[in-house]
Amino acid sequence: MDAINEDLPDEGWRRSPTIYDVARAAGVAPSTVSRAFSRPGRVNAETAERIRQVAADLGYRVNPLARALPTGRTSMIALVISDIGNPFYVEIIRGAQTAAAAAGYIVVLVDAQESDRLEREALERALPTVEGVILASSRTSDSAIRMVAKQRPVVVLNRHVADVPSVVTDTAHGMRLAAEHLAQLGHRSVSYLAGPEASWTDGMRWRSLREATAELGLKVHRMGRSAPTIAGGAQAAEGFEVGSATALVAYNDQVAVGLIRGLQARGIRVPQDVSVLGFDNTFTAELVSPGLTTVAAPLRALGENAVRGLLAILGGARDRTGRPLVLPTRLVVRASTAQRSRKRTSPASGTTNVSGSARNASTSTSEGSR
Amino acid sequence: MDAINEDLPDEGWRRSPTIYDVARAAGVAPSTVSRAFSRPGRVNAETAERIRQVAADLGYRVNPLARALPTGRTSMIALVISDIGNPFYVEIIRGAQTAAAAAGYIVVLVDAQESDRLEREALERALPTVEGVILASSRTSDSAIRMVAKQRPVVVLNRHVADVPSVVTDTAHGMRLAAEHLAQLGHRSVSYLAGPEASWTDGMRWRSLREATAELGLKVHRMGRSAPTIAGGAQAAEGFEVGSATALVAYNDQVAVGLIRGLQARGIRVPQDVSVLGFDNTFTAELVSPGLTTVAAPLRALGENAVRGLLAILGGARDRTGRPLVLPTRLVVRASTAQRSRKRTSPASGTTNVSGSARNASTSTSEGSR
DNA sequence: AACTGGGCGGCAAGCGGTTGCCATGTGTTG
DNA sequence: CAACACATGGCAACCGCTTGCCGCCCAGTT
Repeated sequence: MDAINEDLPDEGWRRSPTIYDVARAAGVAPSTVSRAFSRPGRVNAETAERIRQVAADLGYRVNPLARALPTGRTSMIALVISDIGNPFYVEIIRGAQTAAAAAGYIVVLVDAQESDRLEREALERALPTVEGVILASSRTSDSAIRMVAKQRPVVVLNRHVADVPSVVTDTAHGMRLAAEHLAQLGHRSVSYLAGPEASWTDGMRWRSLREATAELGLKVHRMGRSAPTIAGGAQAAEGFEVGSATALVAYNDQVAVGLIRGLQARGIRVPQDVSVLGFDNTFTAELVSPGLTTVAAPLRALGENAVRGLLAILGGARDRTGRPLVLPTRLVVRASTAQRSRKRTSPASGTTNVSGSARNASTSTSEGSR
Repeated sequence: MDAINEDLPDEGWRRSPTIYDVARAAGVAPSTVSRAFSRPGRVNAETAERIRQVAADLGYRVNPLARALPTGRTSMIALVISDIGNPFYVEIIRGAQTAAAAAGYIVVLVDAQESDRLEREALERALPTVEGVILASSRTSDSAIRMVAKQRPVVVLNRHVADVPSVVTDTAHGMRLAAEHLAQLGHRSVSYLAGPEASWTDGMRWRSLREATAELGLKVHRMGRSAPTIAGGAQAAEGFEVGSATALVAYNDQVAVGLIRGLQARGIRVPQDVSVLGFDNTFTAELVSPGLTTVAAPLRALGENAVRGLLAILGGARDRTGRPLVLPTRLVVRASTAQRSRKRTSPASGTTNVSGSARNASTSTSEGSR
């Protein structure tokens, strides 16, 4: 409480020991110390052990900056995302972070804050200090990606860019599960609420849904585009015409959540009047009521694999197939989807039970698949 | 689509120009180039301009690593948080990031992933490369903080550690608003659902609530501790005895959200049977139903000011008062608080309207304050 | 006994900037 | 006109670590 600034740490932060200090103390040349740490085997085992001992005593730690200068190895990679506020990224970040940490790397997060300019600036600032980049921000244009790829190894997430390694979600399978689930519940006509036009993911999701529904004999139709946010979904809800479809598949969970709220605000009940499906299974999906049925993207694995892929490239991997790594999806059934109602405004009760049993059936379906 | 790896960028990533290249091209010494960039005024205006021109033509960019080695100025600061999944941090991160970017700094996020060990490891890895650290992770012990502070300038968030600059939330005022709001709604007895014991914030919140309620003549009582998560809150709901209090103030929004769900699961209605208040106003607060009434912490400002403070210190500020910078709070009234019900299990309707009018009254109260 | 080769340690030249100090040129002052 | 201050540019020594190359020494070969 009595914070007095007596002990000014002015000349402060004492210089930490260098390989020269260790070398002197151990009676060897600095180069030997260096090798003892970075080139195991190159130096005699006993000598190495002694050096390591001395170093430990002195509290020596290699200075990453100094190491990076001649080698370029900064042990940092950049992860570019379009907005930390987007729950979609939290598991991705976690996955990336664990994978990176396991390899002794640190990840610097470049947050575009939903702005192209900011993204470019921030990335530009970070680029020279990182060894490689993972682009998980959907907005970035292909040309911008290639620009970056020219300067540093790059892995893109949930997207496909020629000649740039990528890891993506198995959207086709996910949408297939979604369609099957809806078909099982008796739905015959579904609408897709599209996301941003620039989104590669959106195209993929729409296409996959179309194919899956076609195979299952469902009618599908695309509603206009929506910003990939809760607000966007809520706004889109205004455009929904009751009766046009009994089930709605949204671009992602955020949109789905907004959609549900928007529908509810209009007095349309979910799932009694219309079922709603999301995509991604971010943590918001289980936060809202009704809980959101959604296709779970392998968020964490996405992050992990992107990092691993990047590290492999940095490690000199040349065996790129040129084919994206695709990661499996599964369906998570919650309460936002239910048996299609015969008539609109059906007697209030009972429905939940029906959906309850449907849920069990579908869950096992989804569990069974990969 | 036809990703062929023909054009192996093997010898790849072309070496970028250095001050030596620029110097040669401009017909000056490297040192002059260096100064032209980092020491404006030290070199003749015309010369500087010419150099800058040449540099631009060559596409020269200063290499931050090389610059950092002799100077120690890496233009990076670390922001340590306990879990990116915690919505509490998203605005803090944003604030920190904008403030940092404005000063040309990049922030590297150190995510403890709720683990002491991971936090230490990650921080240790990042420490040598950053100029300063912002500790926003509640878990860290005082001694650990001092340890870090010995190595780098540190600013702590929402916490007070002797001799370490800090920026905190005005909890006292926030809790006062909360208490007033509840008093106005006719509540006479409130319970506080505590957070983790190690949390400085928890102590502060409890103390503030106690003082505020005392002044207003409300009875207050503390329920057991809960993990600062939704799950924690849900679990705590089981321990709540109906009738013991008509209003619950939770440690934070996460706990409050969990609490609400837990209560609802037990058939206790919020806000009809019991009102619930949160703290922080994270985005989850408006996501749940009923929307959570909560004390809004100045999240973004917290992040911004922490960075600004840190940068000031790095810039050589010595004028520390030793006093934490405290940032204002306000009350955000949503639907989780309502007029105290006369009896338990009152006739279902009407209540919302009552709470509706109360809401307006309180909102203006809260808006009026600071 | 002369020769070869592998193991191991040291030397020194970077990596790309920064900066203290000095040399020079020009303007100012006594 | 000498003395001096100041503006400006160059020299060279770092910052701390990596690494190519060299030399020494001690087997193992022939």
